[in-house]
Amino acid sequence: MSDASKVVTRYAPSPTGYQHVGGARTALFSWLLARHFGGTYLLRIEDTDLARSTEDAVHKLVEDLQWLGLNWDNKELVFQSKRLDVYNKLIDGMIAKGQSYKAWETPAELEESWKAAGKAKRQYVYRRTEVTAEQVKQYEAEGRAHVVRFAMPVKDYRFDDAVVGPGQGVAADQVQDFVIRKSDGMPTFHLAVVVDDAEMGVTHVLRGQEHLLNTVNHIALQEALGYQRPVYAHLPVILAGDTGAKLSKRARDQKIRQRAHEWIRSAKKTAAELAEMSGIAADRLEEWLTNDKKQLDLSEQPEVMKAIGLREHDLPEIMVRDFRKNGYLPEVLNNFLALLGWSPGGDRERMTMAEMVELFSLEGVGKANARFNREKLVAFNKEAVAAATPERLLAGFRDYLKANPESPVNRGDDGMLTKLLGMKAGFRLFREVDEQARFLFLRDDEVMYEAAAVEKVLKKNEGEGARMLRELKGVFEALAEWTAGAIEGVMNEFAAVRQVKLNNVAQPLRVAVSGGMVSPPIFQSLEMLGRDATVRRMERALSV
RNA sequence: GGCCCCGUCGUCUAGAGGCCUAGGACACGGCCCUUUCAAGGCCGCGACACGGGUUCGAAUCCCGUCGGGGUCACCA
Repeated sequence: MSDASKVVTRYAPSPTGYQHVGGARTALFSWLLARHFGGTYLLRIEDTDLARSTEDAVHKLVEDLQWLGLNWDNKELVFQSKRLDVYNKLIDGMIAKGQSYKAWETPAELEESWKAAGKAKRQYVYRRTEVTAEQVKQYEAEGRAHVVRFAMPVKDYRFDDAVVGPGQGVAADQVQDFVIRKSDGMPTFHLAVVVDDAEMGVTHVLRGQEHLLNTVNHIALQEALGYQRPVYAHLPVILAGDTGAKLSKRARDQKIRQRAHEWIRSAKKTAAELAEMSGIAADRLEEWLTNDKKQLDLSEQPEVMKAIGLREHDLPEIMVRDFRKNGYLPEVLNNFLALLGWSPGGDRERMTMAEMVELFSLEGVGKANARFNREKLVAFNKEAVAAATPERLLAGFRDYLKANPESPVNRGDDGMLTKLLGMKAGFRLFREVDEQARFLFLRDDEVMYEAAAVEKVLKKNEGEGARMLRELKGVFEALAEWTAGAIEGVMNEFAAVRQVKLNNVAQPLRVAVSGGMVSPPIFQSLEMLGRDATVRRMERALSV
């Protein structure tokens, strides 16, 4: 604070749920800028919207930001809702000076004049209406609510944006008096950001481009309150990779609905049947199906997904939490997010956090909106995971499992997980390792046999697969040592003698022990499973 | 619709008048390898939105057209 040249940035989310990737990138850039210049990065919670803010959301937000490693420098989180006295004092001061005033229009009245302007093909601009002292007395007597508006000095407002460019803003005929205190007594975002940024000594404000024009309100307020103007940098928007539309929190729900409709059509089912299968009241499900404004609860989504055969990975990741649950490394997400709108120049792409800190600059931030390309993120993750030390990998996998407590792989000890990670070398997401390896951690009777796998691999060709299993069982029981190498040797020999491809032996075995057609490399899997379990599952498969 | 911003391969981008017959990454196609899924190796396809200027010379500067986005709240 004493050093005026120090960079101070901040990320100021409003707590409405898990952290969105768009916000995460804003946080990342703010963090990178501060760290690059050895400055300070702060986190502030903008909870002035009483209706939407929840304490639970604050926890989720904080958890996601911590997961990304974007540590903030303020020991205590700043909550705007706890700073009402500060804002009110300033607001009252501005009222006394005539810079702000109480406005008494009801929402209905405002809407009416807004509509009238629309009809007259005129842009709606709020104009201060003269109210006599008598009228005010009457309003107060009838308990009418009021807001406080800022009396915006009418003039052109221009500012230089570090990303968008110089000369941004609006002309005088577009400015209007905006609300700074709502009728519930809370300050609006406009007032609160300006005050807090000034008091926290914020020097660089990074935010999404949707805030570009709000900046003129903020500048006017800064001028009225005698604050310094920070450097503004408005970041381009991140769009959905598939549709090119805005990345919205509803995208996952929409995807589930779309697939539910497809499922009903192709499986010749009804909505009622789907409701029954997923344990949701029929009328509620029906409403969700036909009204895309409705969303399923987080607890209902997995049930419907299970019923229609939709997997977690089929849904677009929108929240930081989604990425964690699908098994991406946080440093990879950061790297990828950084490249959405920023480039260090040249061919440089893969960077550690430290390298990004070193290379980051606002000059490298582009102006054009960017689409979120999940395939590239997956490829980045694959590379990072292939290059990671066993320790980093294990920690990452443990973190993934923590986010997926229902996975039976949680039962494994560190030694087993490390071994498993080694077996699956070349994997892209932890989720793949988890889903393919679950059978190794199940009890024999928990293994579910996929109908398609049984049909294709065991029953086809007059039960050739099953016959292989029967014969192989004896070979396994007689095997001297139970190691991957020994199993491989004996199976190759077995296939050679019978003049069949190894695949014809390996696949039935895979189905027998895992229930499905994909697994980690089979020899090592069997070694980990153990001879007893392997033989038991072969017997069980044969009896089913 | 008004105002504002943006526009290089399918996608993210490099490019700040000659280094560009436009570079990289991901995706995609082909071949090889392979016990499943992956992974890996080699080769390949692929863009300066369009039209006018300025200039000896333009992806880079100017104008227009078209396309995309943002914003017009007592939400942030």
